[in-house]
Order: sequence, then structure tokens, then C-alpha cells
Amino acid sequence: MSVTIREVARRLNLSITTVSRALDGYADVAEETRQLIVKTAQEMGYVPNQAARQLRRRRTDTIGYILPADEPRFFDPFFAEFTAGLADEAAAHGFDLLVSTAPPGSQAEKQAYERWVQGHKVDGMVLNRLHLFDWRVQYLMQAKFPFVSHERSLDPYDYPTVEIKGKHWFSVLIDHLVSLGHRRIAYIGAPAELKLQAERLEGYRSGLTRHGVSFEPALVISGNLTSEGGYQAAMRLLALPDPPTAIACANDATAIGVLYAAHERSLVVGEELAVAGFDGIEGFEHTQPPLPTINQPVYQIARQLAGMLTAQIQSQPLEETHVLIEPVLEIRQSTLGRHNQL
Amino acid sequence: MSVTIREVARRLNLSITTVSRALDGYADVAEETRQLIVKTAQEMGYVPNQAARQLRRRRTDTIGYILPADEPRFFDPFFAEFTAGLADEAAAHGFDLLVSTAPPGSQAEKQAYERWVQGHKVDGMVLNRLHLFDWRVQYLMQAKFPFVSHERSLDPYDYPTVEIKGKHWFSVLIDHLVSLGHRRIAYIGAPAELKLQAERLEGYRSGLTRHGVSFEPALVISGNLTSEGGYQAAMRLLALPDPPTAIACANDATAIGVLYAAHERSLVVGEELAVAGFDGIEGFEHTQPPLPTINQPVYQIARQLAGMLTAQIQSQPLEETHVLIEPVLEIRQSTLGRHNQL
DNA sequence: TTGTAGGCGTTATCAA
DNA sequence: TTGATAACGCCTACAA
Repeated sequence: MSVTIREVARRLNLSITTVSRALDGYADVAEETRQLIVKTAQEMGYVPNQAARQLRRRRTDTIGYILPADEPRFFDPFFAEFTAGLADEAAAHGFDLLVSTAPPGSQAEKQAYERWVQGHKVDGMVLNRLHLFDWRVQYLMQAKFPFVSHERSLDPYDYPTVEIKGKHWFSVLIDHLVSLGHRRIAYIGAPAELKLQAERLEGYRSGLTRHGVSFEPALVISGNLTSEGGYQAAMRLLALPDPPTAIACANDATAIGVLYAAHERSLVVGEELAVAGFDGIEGFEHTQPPLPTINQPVYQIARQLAGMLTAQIQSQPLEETHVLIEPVLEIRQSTLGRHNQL
Repeated sequence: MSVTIREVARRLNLSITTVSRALDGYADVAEETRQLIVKTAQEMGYVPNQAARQLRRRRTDTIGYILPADEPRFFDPFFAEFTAGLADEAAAHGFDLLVSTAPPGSQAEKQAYERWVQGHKVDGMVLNRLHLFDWRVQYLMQAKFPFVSHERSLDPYDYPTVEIKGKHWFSVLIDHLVSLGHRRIAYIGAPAELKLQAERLEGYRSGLTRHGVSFEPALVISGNLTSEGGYQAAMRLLALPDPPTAIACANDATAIGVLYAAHERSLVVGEELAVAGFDGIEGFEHTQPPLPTINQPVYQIARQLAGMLTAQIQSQPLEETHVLIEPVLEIRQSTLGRHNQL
């Protein structure tokens, strides 16, 4: 086993107490003693046992995030940016990030939350992909456990969030497609229980209405926010007798799946079919033609969330408990320009 | 605080021991008693305190991964797939994944390793982006701490790895570019201290040699495996008096940066400039023209690594301690086909 | 089959 | 300024 505080104390003929206090920088240790202790501990390679420390201090300096995933995500940059943002910001505050994955609503998910929350494996949780009514919110509120969330459920609780106006921004995306001349615009959404689906679908409808385009149920399909789901849904849409000329997707991963489908059906995207996404994943500027998208800064949102969570854990007052993010409609001019030249 | 085992015991007028053993499924508890205990614990919402359990059991059921990053990664799907693979496989074995980020070689990185390893915050570590000689390998070997690694350093130790033949496969990429008629092929690599850089650069050189193309130092630039680095390097290459007609990149993120640069200089990628990557990040099939790449299954590699690590932690014999992955040259025919039609 | 008791390594209270 | 002592909550010889 490793060096313990007891061994350091024995080596110096000091009490464990003194060593502990010296290393934690308390003022009531003689400076000379303190320096000796620090030096010796260093030399002996002493590092406090985290389990013992957590048990005693009753905190873990760790925040948790359980990635809501039905199946392996081979491809979803959203989560890359999200977890990277959480990890970076957590580290900046001296916190680690504990990550796991579980299918939303599954038994495994509930058990993981219980193990982490009631089992005190973490000091706070980060949620995203909220449901309209979300058991996690109810559970964490009742447990009085610190958490923050991207998006907000309809549960009658107030909790810290970072959000965007999903309905508004999705309608902006529809505006854009209409401005390109499209009238038959399909929508590939997320599972119905998701808050973001409700918002984006509303945005889709209000966008259509604003331009006098009638809503056509056959043009609305629900995907699962993965490229695979987008592919499946697009294949169905494109097989319709009167297929859409544009497809707006609930997120970028879905849109990428639509591109696959379009290629498979030898449709020239941008001419025979317009595709739009939502998230603003970087790197997709180079799809041909460019993928218009609502760019929400996922990495920054995640940092914001982690910052709010650590502040809350440390009982620091939050300036804002509801941060509103203003995304941007990315038309991705540069490549669009080139495309127009063809 | 939460319900403790003591409270469950008191409620039932049983000893803590009996409750503990019943919940852990030991055979020496009367079936009737066991059922009563399980039921009561459930009702009372008892969940074992993880810190106490870890302290006592001397294990954490957690594996660690410290993402080697110099700066925030706004875009690198490699890490998305990698951490998702680790988390999924860890969960399948009852392990959690602890994640942090630290600049390679930094003080912060060393401290994080010490805190996790000597502080017993995790039971094992996952490494990637190995250096030619890597302090992490030396440190973990000396600490006799379980770890696995993607890629292998030149340190004189034997440790479990999942690898690809980087030199060979990079030369295959060069073959491909040469077959398209290119002779002035540049290479944007990684920092020199990285093992993958040594391999891929060797592959680049051997590929050139095989086709009788002379090596030209001016065409080799080192990037940093990010799209930003790729952009910078490409801008320099394209400003040369006699610029390359093809650029092979050490990874896909770098290649994406090259696409930016090409766009900025109004170069038609695929006609005036060929770009090739390495990793096989999904979603890049839709760049125009398609990005040829060596597709290594990052998600699967990560799962493989996590599986090997948990087995090692649980002292299960590993069938293979050195797994060799065979990637595939992706030319991405479908879009290439379309491109050719233009 | 159940209970007693000790200890995992640390921090915190209280005396000295 | 330092030290003895008692937890934190759990698991596990060992005893009954």
C-alpha cells in the first residue's frame, strides 16, 4: 500500500494531527514544523487516501454526468464538446468529473443515480436531454442534491439551468429554408418525451405558419438524435410519393444521417434536397453543400453548467440561476459561395 | 444525511454485520432474515456510502482517463468516441469512469495522476497519445498500478496495449495519394515527442521512398493534432513558392483544419489540392470531396482497452495483452463517385 | 445463523 | 503550538 499520514507522523515523531493540519495549511502550526512536514511528506511520496478523506470530509470534489444514451454513440460530437467542457471547468475548480452511460429511463439509469447521489459518490450532478417531466429532476430535488441542467423540464421546481429558446431558434431555421424557396419542409425530430423535441417541433410549426405553409403530418418523423436515426427517417421521407424538398433536423447528428440517405438515393444535396441541422457542431462546415444549423456553443454551455454546479456545491451565491444562451444561425457562407459557383 | 447501514440494523434489531452480509448476498444468513433485510433496506432507501465502502474494500470500481489536452478541444471527435467507448465498457463491468483534462507533461497532469493513483481514487488508468518515452508509463509501472494503453512507448516495459501499425498504414495512405497522381505530398504531423508522430512520419517517408519520390523537408510541418493546428500549418504550406498538391495529415482533426485553409485560399479541394486524414472519424464522409482516411475504430479500441483494464484489475487472465487492430483505408467511394461526375 | 469488535486513513474536537 | 481521541460508514475475522 501507499504511504499513510501515520507513517509520515511516525518518521517525524509528530502526531498525526499536526501532520494533517500542516499539510492542509492551517495557521496554527509552527512555520518551521510545517516546512519540515511538507518536505518529508513530499520525499516519502505521501498522497492522502481519497476514500478516507471523502468519508471524513463528507465530500468528494467530484461532479457526475450520466450520458443518456440508448445505444453506443459511434458518432455524436455534441457529447464530446459537452463532456470536455464539463471536465475542463470542473478541473479549474479542483473537481473531477465522473462519467457513465445509461439508457434514459432504464433501471440501470436509476441505479446509477442512486449509487452516486445517495451513495455520495459525487457532490453534484449535471443533467441534459431533459424529458418534459423528468424523474431525475424530481429525484434530485427531493433528495435536495445539487444539480444543474441544460434545458428545463416542466416539473414544478426551480433549479439552475442554461438554456436556449429552442422554439424561437428552430423557427429561424425554418425561415431560412423558406427564404431559399422551400415549401415542402420535413422535420425529423427527437423522441416525443424530450423537452427539446416539444420546443423544436413547436418552432417548426410556428415557422411554417408564419409563412403560410400548411402543416403536413406525413412530413414529421421522429428520429432519435443519432445519425442512424436520421438515416432511417430520411429514407422513409424520400420514399414518399411527394417527398420533401427540405429536411430540418432536430440536431446535427441526425442531419448527417440524412446526408447518408441522400447520397444513397443519389440526390444532390443543396439542389434536389436541402438539409438543415441544429447544434452547430464544428467540422461540418465542409459537408457539401454546407449544413445550415443553429449554432449553440455546446462547449461553453458545458463550462457554464459545471461552473454553476461547483459554485452551488461550495455554497457560493450564483449570480444567475437561469442563463440564456443566444445561438447563431450558421449559413456557412464560405462553402455556400463555392457551391453557388458550380 | 442518508440512511446508513446502522439505521437499517437498528430498525430490525439486528446487528450491522448481519445486514451487511445479507445485502452482499452471503449464504450464511437465514433466507427469511435476508428477505426481510433486503425489503427493509429498500424501503428505507439505504444505499451504501461509496467512500466508506471504498476505504474498507480498498477498491473504487472506477477507472480513470486523463485527457491529454493543451487547450480546450472545441472539436475532436476522436475523444468523443474514445471516452464513450471507455464509459460504455466500464459500465458493462460495473465500473465508473473518472475523467479529467490536463496539458501533457504539465505539473497539473502529474498532480492529477498522483492524486488518483497514489490517492487510490481509481483502480486503474487508461493512457493514450503516448510519448516516445512516457513518464506516465514509468510512473505507473513503478507504482505497480494497473493500466492499459492505446499505442506503446519505447520505454523498456511490457504493458497491455491496443495498437495499430501506424507506419504501415500511413504509408498506405501515401500509396493512395500517389495513385491519384500526386508527387508533391506534404505531411502535417504531431508534436515530435509523440509516438504516433514517429510512426506516421516514418510511414510517410517510406511511402514516398517506395514510389521514388524524394523527401523534401519543407513539405513536413508539425501540427498539434487539432483543426486549428492543421489550419495554421496548411496556410504555411500553401504559401510556399512551390506548394504541395496533396497534404497528408496525422489525424482527421488536422485535416479538417486544412480544409478551412483551402477554402480560405479558394482552392478546390480534390482538384487543386488533395487532403487525407487518419482516424476515420464518422461524419466526415460528407466533406467535399470526401476525405480519404485510415479508419481505425476508435470506439471499439476504447471498449477493448476498458475491458482489458477491468479484467486486469479483477486479476482475470488476459487472453491477449497486445491487441493489434487492422484499420481500413477509406476512400469513401460514394461521394467520390459523385465528385467524379462533376 | 448471528453478533462483537477492530480497523480502513483521514479530519476535527478538545485538552494540554 | 501540539497531541490524544473520537468519529466518518462499512466490511470481516472471529467468537458465540
